[in-house]
Amino acid sequence: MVKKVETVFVGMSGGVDSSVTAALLKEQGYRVVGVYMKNWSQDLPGLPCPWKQDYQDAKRVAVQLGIDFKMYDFEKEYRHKVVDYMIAEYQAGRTPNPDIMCNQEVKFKLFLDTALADGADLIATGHYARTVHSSGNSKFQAPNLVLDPDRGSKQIPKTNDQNSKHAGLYVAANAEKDQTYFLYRVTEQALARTLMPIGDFETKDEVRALAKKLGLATAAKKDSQGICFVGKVGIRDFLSQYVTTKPGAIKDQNGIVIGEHDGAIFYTIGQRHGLDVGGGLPYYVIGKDMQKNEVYVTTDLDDENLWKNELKLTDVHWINDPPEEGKTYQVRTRYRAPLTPGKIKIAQNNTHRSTSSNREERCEVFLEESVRAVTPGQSAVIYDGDRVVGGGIVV
RNA sequence: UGGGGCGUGGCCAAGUGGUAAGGCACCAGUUUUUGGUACUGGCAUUCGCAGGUUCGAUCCCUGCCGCCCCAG
Repeated sequence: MVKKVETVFVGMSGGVDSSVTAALLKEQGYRVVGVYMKNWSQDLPGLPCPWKQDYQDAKRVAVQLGIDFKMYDFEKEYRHKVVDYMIAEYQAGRTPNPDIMCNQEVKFKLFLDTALADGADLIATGHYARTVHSSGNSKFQAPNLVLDPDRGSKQIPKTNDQNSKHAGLYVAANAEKDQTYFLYRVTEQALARTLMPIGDFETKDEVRALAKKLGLATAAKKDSQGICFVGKVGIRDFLSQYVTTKPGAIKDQNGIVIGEHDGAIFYTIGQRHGLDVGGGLPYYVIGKDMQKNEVYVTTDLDDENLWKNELKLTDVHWINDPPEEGKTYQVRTRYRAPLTPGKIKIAQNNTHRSTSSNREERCEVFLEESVRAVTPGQSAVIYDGDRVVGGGIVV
């Protein structure tokens, strides 16, 4: 029996990680097609958009590897699904996480669908995370899969639907670089089609070393950071392009006006800098009122508004089964924040719900310890050991 | 205008005759696929102004300017 050579479309950003991803999959015998997703190309004041450079770097690597290469233009959808969402959220007084939305809507929906329609069997990205498939196609297995008896067979949910594959999302071997926080909204169906070989690397140095060994053009390229399209411009300058702001009062914990800000939209809970108010102890933002255009701050690091152990989530998304009531999970309320143990209570919703969509559904999280600066608009991601259960948007 | 106090970088604030602590803010860098946090570094040739005493003054003296408090 001849095994069919599977075709995998690799999202290549022009960085090291996705370059190595493509190289590894080629080495493993896949037919690899590199794809550069053009999500944003507009220059912003002070900073030209680096998309051409990134595209060329990706292309260069593709040529080196001898793989096909193409570009998908998602600018319109990206603008609509990610940028507009982000701006609207900020205007509503929340602090959104555009990269989570980018993964949900663009990389693991639009890109996936486009690739599948374009001849792909699978897609791959350079994320620091691991997918585990039930189909047996995957060469990547979660290390603790067999070691943790508690999880047992629950790990890969059973179903009657023979056509849909099943998959789980697991944290990267390199816990420091783990990016599952940005991926919790990806669907199981998408994960079942996704490979993330970089998730098996224990250090970034190993990734770079491999890139260097393979002679990839991107081996020494500096890590990118910041919102992909905003780059180094900064959220402040970016937002200013789209919304008009007015100065307003900054009030301390006693209600005293201690300064003036240039737009409440620019501030987020827990923020310290940018207030331009000095005089003794540092001030931290504990809240804001978009209606009044006021920002509230405190010098008290123990201020009750800065620490929360109960949070409500909306727009929840569970990759596999919803969390079990009464069970203790680990919760992360912001990227790279420490995990905090807690229990999840799913809110009863009267409205009908198909199993595939959990939007509108809410839940409550009860943490064993208070965490700092829980912020509306940010996500709380729930883990069961190494497995990502899902999460929701903080209300 | 009587009495007392004070005026040190954007803010708070030590110093008090030997050549300007510290904190906040700000700036830069590090960390980071959000925002933020955190970490590291930078940041007053100058102490309200003008004179004087002194080898030497932010610190002593005089005058002026400004502020605050009490008294009235």
